[in-house]
Amino acid sequence: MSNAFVERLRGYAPLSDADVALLTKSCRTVRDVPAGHHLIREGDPPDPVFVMLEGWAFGYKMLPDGGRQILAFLMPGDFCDIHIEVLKEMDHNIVTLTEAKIASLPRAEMEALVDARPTITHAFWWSQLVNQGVLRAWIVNMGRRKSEERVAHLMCELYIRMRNIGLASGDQCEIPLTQIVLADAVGLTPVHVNRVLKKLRLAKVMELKAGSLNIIDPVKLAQIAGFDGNYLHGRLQKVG
Amino acid sequence: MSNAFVERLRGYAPLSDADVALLTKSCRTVRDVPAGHHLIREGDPPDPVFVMLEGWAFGYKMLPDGGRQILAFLMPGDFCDIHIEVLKEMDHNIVTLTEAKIASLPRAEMEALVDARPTITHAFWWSQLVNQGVLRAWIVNMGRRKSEERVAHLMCELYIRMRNIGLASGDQCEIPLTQIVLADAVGLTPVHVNRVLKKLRLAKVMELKAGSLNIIDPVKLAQIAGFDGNYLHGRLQKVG
DNA sequence: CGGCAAACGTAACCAAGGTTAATGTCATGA
DNA sequence: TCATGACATTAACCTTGGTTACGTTTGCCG
Repeated sequence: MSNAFVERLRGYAPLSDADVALLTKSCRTVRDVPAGHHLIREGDPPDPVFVMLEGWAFGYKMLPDGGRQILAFLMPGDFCDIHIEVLKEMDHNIVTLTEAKIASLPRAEMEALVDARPTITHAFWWSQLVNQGVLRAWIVNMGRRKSEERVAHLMCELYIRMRNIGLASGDQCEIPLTQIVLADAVGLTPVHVNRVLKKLRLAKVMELKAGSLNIIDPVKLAQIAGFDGNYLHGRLQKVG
Repeated sequence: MSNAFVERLRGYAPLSDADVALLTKSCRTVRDVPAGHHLIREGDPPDPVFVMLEGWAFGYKMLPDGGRQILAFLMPGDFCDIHIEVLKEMDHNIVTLTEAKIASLPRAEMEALVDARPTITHAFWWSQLVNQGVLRAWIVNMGRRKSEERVAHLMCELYIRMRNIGLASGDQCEIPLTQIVLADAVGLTPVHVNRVLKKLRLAKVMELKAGSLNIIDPVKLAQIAGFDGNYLHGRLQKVG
């Protein structure tokens, strides 16, 4: 199986064989880490660039009152920000959600790649834009949608992202979120997330059970969510 | 008075005189536009890079049900994303909030600058990071804070940003938001924003009246907001 | 000056979602 | 086997913030 990171970038720009070779070589340092392992903690000096090769992670921020807000989910091919070398310290945490295979690219090497390889740079820009698009979509989600729509929208996003990297088959895919994690992502309480999931299940729209998402009625799901996947800029953007 | 855009970038990286001259020259095309003028509409092909020299603007997204979610406020020195040339079309709108002076830099010229001038590129990266930090802060705000905290937090952000560009004197500054706009930024209704503002006013924390913010008790305001301005990476980051 | 449009201010009522807490399920490991 | 702990489920109750509706203020333009 080939490198999820390289594959992702190939989807964003027409990398040459030389580009691919360079990127692949940069991923030589790979670790297996268990679920719940922190890759980055708030306050850390930013060091290598972490790349998800297998498994999921998420970025989050804690509030003084103990609340947690999840800011992004990372799935295979996703990576931490490349440009943070300008920062003195990280302003959020990143932790694995499942067992994961993580490559660490030395920041200097990353810089060198960007300087030497315009096509690679282009691919990074593109991925940067997609990430910003996701952040904006989350703001819209939290600001203007109600619970059911919010959960539905996040499920659409995650499903499409999984499908774009070839990890969804049919209307089903592995989405390893507990209701607690889901709640911290959509800005609700776990109790209410449970209510929402029940409602979606009874309405025969979707089921999320044991880390597995099953979309029963894709059209209805996208309708509820008001989902338009353009911001993900994948090959296959629309549900239904 | 010098160019707000160039000043901003100077704050992010040590630009040489030559860099400054190039950037200044790029801003030769300047327009005066009235309040409520759209710079960018969803669906437009992305063309020049818009730079705010004077006045405010904001980016937003409409929902099918007519709801509007504001995604960002642009103040002098801020600019639209540089890298969107990879996109086929814009995925959100940008409109002026006040009369404004706007420079339009041809995208090709921007590219050339980035290719030729590493320090300028560095400054753009930094500003990109700040923008992402702001987006993340908004997600936290909407997901995990209640109305009073939300409004307080946004006011802190805007005040500090204004102070960073020298447009706040003492505990006062011009923040040209109507309650409707504010509501669409924090994900509340105008009616409730009004309640919140009243409460903050009666508690002698802050007043927002006729486009002017007056912070009466900066420490209390920052406390309510749970504000930590690190993500803005300005020189003067903390209130109180 | 008068009339109009925007924005602000308030009140009464209501619903979405938070809180608390009890119970169920299931995998793990001693 | 039983204890443990994490997660899911559900119910009763309550709070925050949304809805609707209307009055007031302000600034602008004929």
